[in-house]
Amino acid sequence: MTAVLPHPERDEIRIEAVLHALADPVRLHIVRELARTEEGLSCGVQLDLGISASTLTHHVRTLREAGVVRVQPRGTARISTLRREDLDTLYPGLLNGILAAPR
Amino acid sequence: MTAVLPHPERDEIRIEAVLHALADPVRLHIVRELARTEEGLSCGVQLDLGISASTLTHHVRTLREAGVVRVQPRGTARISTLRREDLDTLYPGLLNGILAAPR
DNA sequence: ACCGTACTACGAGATTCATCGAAATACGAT
DNA sequence: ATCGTATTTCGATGAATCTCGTAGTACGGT
Repeated sequence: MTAVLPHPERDEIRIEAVLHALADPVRLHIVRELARTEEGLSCGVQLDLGISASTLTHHVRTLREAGVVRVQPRGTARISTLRREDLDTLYPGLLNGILAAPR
Repeated sequence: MTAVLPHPERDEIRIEAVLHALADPVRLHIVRELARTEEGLSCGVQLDLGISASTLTHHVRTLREAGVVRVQPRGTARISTLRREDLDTLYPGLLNGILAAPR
């Protein structure tokens, strides 16, 4: 199950990077959508975000490098999943609080 | 209890602005310190942040306009307090999660 | 082998933002 | 009134970053 793309270990995740990653509207939207699935999403295929492919890559990388999502290749696609357990352990309540935000 | 400086009402607080406000190291440090007091702090006097006064003003304004802190004049000082109740109501767990973050 | 799809890498442009110093304002104390 | 402290405002500067298009890579299917 080794990731091809570099991910921070749980103890390498920094709260500042997480907050910065979540502070962008596009990325927050991605996280909200990921929170609705267990299996993860190919953001480029399954989400219509109104941005270019290269911009999406940038955002997903920001989320991945911050430790918010885990990205796994499946065929030509990249499946992103929320790192719920890691985030809930490090920052209990944070994710739920954000997801509870009124639309 | 009307504030002299403009503050967003609870229902005007946007999660994106809150996250953006919290995503800066200086501002996060301020919030952490404020979380340790009930009465609030004059950030300029009681915190040594290693930044200029004008930069501090900028950060406190960002926190205030995002709805993270309430700022009240007391003499020549400005006392900042965390808007705990508002934030906990809007985003239950978010603040605690952030404050629980390992150093 | 070829094609199409999904994504990434690499600049580049435009905007945002953190920072500062200097000047100005507000208030309390003398 | 004057002074000192705390803070704000303004303008500038440099860094970060959001965005894109183009070109390239990777993989599955025909």
